[in-house]
Amino acid sequence: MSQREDLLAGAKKCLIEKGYHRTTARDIAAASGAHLASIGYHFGSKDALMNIAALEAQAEWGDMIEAVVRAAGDAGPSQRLRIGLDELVAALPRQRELIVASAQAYAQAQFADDIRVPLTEAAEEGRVQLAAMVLGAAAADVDAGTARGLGSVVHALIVGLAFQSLLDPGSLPTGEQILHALHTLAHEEQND
Amino acid sequence: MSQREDLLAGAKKCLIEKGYHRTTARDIAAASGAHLASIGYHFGSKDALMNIAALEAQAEWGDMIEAVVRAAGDAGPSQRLRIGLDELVAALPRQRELIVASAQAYAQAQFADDIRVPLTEAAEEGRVQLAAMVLGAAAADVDAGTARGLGSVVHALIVGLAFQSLLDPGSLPTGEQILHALHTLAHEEQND
DNA sequence: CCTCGATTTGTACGTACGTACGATCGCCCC
DNA sequence: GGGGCGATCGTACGTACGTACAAATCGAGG
Repeated sequence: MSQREDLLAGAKKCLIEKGYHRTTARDIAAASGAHLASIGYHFGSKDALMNIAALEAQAEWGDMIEAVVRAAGDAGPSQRLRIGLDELVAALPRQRELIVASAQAYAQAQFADDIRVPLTEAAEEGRVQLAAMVLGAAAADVDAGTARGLGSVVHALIVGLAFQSLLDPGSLPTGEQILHALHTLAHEEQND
Repeated sequence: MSQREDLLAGAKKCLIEKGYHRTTARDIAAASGAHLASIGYHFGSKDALMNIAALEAQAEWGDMIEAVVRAAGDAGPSQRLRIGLDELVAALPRQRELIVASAQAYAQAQFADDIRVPLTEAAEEGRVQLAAMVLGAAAADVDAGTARGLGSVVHALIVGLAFQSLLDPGSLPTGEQILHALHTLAHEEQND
């Protein structure tokens, strides 16, 4: 394994264990087994390395979410949303480390274009893909309004629940509770 | 205004403009007009001050959300959810600064008990209140399952949309699009 | 086997940070 | 009006940070 990859892995580890700015260049060197000075050689600066590490970790989380949702889509048609929600909620505590890293990425995105721009693009693509997967359609077939509405809602729900899982995983709702809540909201207009 | 309050205000300003760890004790002193050494006197340490500032900013955001949702609840019964969603989405870009501060709070919560514990409690109370407001009921009358389900879903939706607004406010869905997405999700089980 | 470029290593420099501490101030109460 | 106490101020100390740079090492190509 090249020292460059070691550094990236070490930076991700530190990002999760210490957070973005608590991590020092010497922490990364120690966590990766690489030499302190190789950070500058391979990435130019410690911040550049941390930004790349944060983005990669966020992308990894996105991939895991996509895999969970896609797997649920293969289930029987009548219960797939319920199953998807159950598996999604169950997956969040397991993804804790990547969610922590993603939270760091979101927080730093406001101050570093290196993070904000790619993160914005990744989020947009994620919304389109999620909308497509929920509808069981190809991403290209999803019209813009649906992508914005359905994709945003599903994406927001996942991000929001993920952050809730960071604070208090025990208070996460079950898939059934989420589904019931969605029904309540959808029918709220007519109810009263 | 006491120097203590000045420091808190300056710390919030820095939290929004520079982020948690990019903010130095000297930044806070400059932003608040207070003296560098008064941080230690009033708060013990710079981190303690920043933690309190992050929590207060997060609480302010929670109050603004509560006000928006509560105001929408006073609208006519048949359209109140739609109106609430429209106003919620419209409010997010205006709340940008507080959302940035909240993102910092979430990111730091993983590494500082001072933040995580109160933030967890605030989030839980927020979920209960949101569930109650959506149902138009008193918070005490909401049973635990509903609070967990409906409260978590509404809270997650708001948090997720808020983070989306940080990255790309222009891509936020309208209230109508959100409502349509909720219908799609609620009926997904029966649809195919 | 030698060379040359790419990488890795060792180290040291300058800096900017958080905080401690003593001096000073301002105000209230005796 | 003076003594005492909480608040403010000025400053300096120690430290740990990021990075630059020269030396050392490695590895492939001639």
